[in-house]
Amino acid sequence: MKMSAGVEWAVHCCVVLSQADGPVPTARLAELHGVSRTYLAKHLQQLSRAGLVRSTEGRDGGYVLTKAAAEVSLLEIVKAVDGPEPAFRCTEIRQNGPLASPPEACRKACGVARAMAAAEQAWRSSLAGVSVAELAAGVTEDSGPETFVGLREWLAEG
Amino acid sequence: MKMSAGVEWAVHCCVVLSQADGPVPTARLAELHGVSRTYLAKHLQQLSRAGLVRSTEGRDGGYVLTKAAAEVSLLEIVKAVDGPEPAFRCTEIRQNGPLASPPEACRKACGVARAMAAAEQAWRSSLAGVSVAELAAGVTEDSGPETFVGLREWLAEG
DNA sequence: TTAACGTGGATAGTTTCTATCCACGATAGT
DNA sequence: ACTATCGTGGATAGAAACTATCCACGTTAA
Repeated sequence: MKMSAGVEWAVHCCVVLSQADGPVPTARLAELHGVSRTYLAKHLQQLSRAGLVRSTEGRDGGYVLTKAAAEVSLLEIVKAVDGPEPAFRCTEIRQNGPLASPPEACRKACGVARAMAAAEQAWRSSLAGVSVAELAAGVTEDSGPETFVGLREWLAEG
Repeated sequence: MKMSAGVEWAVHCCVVLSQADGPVPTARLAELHGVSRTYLAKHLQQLSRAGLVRSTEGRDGGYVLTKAAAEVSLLEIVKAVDGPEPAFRCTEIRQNGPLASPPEACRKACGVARAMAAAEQAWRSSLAGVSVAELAAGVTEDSGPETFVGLREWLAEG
């Protein structure tokens, strides 16, 4: 069970966007993170379609966060890039074979599916409790307050 | 992000094994659940390697649970079949690009990785809290107490 | 007019998942 | 001994998803 690597890129991009003064183009984000420009573009488009970022086309365009960083949760980014489908997909195998449960006994989800859904809900709740603002604060703590100052300068240089 | 479909098969097999009186062969489990016999065999081997089930080779052989059903958690089955690796893999992109964090600032996992790890831990804790015995009890509740009686009869018929 | 920039489609390589088959050794009954 | 049953591991192959690239197009500001 693994998550798309694009999620990591997208999250870091959101943290950067939370510190930017204006639109940041794909090429800048890709160079900053040392990742493929064309592929990152796909992930940013996913964020855009999900409404997490707003794009400005044309010259001096780029991406900005749609909401305040404190209002953007990790869960939203994960869902936007990795998809909203649950990891566990019940195929109702209890309705297969010679001892199949009759359909009328299967109105409720089966116990296995319920347990899996509860676990995924716990996972989502945890992700929902972390905002881009908190992640940005973590960077400041780990790498020092000058980190984002340097970032803003580098973004302005472009 | 999705889990192997084999997890569902393996969990249902464990529930069945918790109700069996003796070793149950792969062919029987596959027929019961209406799934591929040869592919299910692979998943049962994963359970075997993980120590969750014990195999008996030769005639009248098959699989039995190694531990009491109450001692086997959903998490163990998921880890055995789907692998123990975390879904989120940090590639340390903070160490990439022109503004890379210096290695000495990266002794701790980055904030993104920490948040993802916490969410996965919540997921694992939830799965660890569910046992095969509880899942079996759920079946009895949903489908009635005669369900497993019929199952044992069908297994004995073979 | 031009250069910068996001968008969507087409395409292809790589990996993982799903599935099957077979040779092999082990076991219990005949 | 012989045979049918049964798990094991390897080899193999098709399907699906992930990763990545390129291009044509429309938009925008200088």
